This record gives sequence, structure tokens and C-alpha cells, in this order.
Amino acid sequence: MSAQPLVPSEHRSGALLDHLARRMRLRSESVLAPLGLRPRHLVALTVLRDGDGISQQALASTLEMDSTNIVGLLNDLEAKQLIERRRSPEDRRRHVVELTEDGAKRLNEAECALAGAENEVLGALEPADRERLYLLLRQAATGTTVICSTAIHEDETSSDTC
Amino acid sequence: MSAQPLVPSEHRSGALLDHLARRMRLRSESVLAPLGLRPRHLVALTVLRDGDGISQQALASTLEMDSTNIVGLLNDLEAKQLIERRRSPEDRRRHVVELTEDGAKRLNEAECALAGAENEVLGALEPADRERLYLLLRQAATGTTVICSTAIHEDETSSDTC
DNA sequence: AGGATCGTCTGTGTAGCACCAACCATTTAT
DNA sequence: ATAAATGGTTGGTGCTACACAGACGATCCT
Repeated sequence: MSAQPLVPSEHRSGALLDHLARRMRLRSESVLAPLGLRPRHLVALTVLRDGDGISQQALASTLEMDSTNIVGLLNDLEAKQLIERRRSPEDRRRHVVELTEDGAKRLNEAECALAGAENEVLGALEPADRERLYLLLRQAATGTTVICSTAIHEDETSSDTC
Repeated sequence: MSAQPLVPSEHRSGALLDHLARRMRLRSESVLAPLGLRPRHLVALTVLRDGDGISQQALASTLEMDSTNIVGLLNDLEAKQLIERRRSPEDRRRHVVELTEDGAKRLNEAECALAGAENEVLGALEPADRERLYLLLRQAATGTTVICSTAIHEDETSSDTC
């Protein structure tokens, strides 16, 4: 076995993403349980926070989930009053999904609660790198560059008992 | 531990990680199918490439999977001759798992094949940012800092593959 | 009026995975 | 030497997430 990597590996993030997401999800489950949330609820809420007031169809496509399964997901969230469905004025077939205040608050609480989990999973990264990672992930997820000032502004409003 | 960050940034990456991993996995499945692989196989192979010659138990703990399920996973991989199980000389109960040459090759092929999927999911990031993301993810996953010179070296030579 | 679309409900099937129990080979402790 | 612990394997059970399909009401667009 000659140790001669003449063909070095491609730098694909897929598997790493998968791996880290799994590790994070495993921890998240137990942390989120007391809040009555599951990891996928959090994903939905996060998406809703970024693009508020979107149709269920749009949500389904962002989440890349079957729309029939979105229904159940939103039912959960609505039962807990974390989101609201209201009919669109333009097209009354459509439901516009919005984060309620409770929803935003709960999301924030959840994120705070996840600090420990993130520490475990992202322990090898120093705070600055974690923030860098966050910004990259967010940009990839939303397709928009996050301007620093915006991020700082968001910081103020969300300063809870973290 | 009561260390409170001066800037209470609840920039939690968990949900984003989850979301992007899912999007990537959905695309990966179809791309990987012709190669006889599934996303989780790729995760295992990736881990194996980094820490070669580890016991199944160690693998189970890195992957954070139940060791009974690792068996099946490795059976798949071994049947395709992408990995080898050989008994450890020090402790003959142990199986040392190693990537075969075929395995390394296949992993590389798979990563090349995933270029398209990654383009779709990480489209909002320019190449330099993708590399940055990769390095951060890798550091988080392996716990080791990837030295830049190494990364750059790998970069040059890897362009001939894809 | 007729057809398409959005959301809802119900049901079916499959995959990933945790968990349990039993078992063999081997190592370590008594 | 015997007992106990450990690494791996096999088989089974059950849960959850999810895709997919069919049917329905409401609404929009011709």
C-alpha cells in the first residue's frame, strides 16, 4: 500500500454537511423536546423567519418537502400558536404562513437552548469561525448575502437571557 | 460554565445545517445511485478517509450511530470492496476498518459526480466561499485545523480529476 | 360552466435508525 | 483455569420521517 495520493480528493461539502447535521440533530432532539419542538420544526421556523408571509407551496419548495407533509408540520406549529395561517387577499385559495410573536420568541428560545449542542458539535471552531460558518450557511440557504450591519442589528433585538 | 458572550448572537447554525444537508442529500441520492452508493455510505467513506484504520466501535462513535447498524453499513461497503475489515493484531476481537484503493477511487468519483448537486445547493456562494465553507466544515468534523498550505496544495492537483 | 390550482385529509409504503437479545471469539481479571 | 468483560455479528421490533396517491372543497381563470 504505497501512501501516494496522486489523486487528491475533491472538496465536496456534502458528506461533511450530512455528518455535522446529524450530530447536531441528535443533540437538538433532546434539547428541543422540553420546548415541544423537533428539529424539523426549527428548520421550518427558521425559514419562516427569513421569508415571512409565504405560501405553503413556496414553503414546501424551499423545504423541498412534499406539500401534503407540510400540512401536518404546520398543523403542529399552528396548534402551538407559533405560526398563523391566513388567507391571501389576492388569492383566497392560498394560505399565507407567518411567524407569530410567540413563534419568533420560541424560535429564539430554542436557539438559545441549542447553545450547548452547538458547542459540542462545533467545538473545534473558535467563536469567530462559527460566526463565519453561520454567515456562509445562511447565505447558501437564503441566497442572499448577509450584511454585517444587518446581523448586528438583529443581534440587538434578539438579546434575551441567552 | 457560565461564560456569556458579550454579543448575544443566537446565530445558531443547527437549522441551517439541517436544511442544507437535506437539500444536498436529496440531490445526492440520485447522483450517487449509479455508483451504487447512498449518502450515508459517502459519509462513512469520508470519515474513513480522514481516520483510516479505526475500529468499528470508533467509527460508530464518530458517526454517532448504533454499532449494530454500522455492521450493515460496512457489509455493503465491503461487498463492493470499497473497504476492508481485518483483525487487529493487538486485539484480535477488533476489526480494523480501512479504505481500499477502490474505495478511495470510488469516493473520489462520487465527489466529482456531486459537483452538480453542490452547484445547485451552494449556488449562492462563490467558489472561494465554498472552499471556506468546506474548510470550516472539515475542521468542525475532524477537530483538526486544516493548514492552508496543505489545502492549497491539494487544490492545485485536484483539478485534473474532474 | 369547466378546468386548473391551493390546501386539506387519509392512507400506504419504504428507509433510516435506535434498541433489545442472543451468540461467538477473544481478552482481561480473579 | 475459570469467570467476566469486550468487539463484532445476526435477527427482530418499533418508531419516525417521508414520498406518493386519491379524493375533496374552495377558489381562480377562462
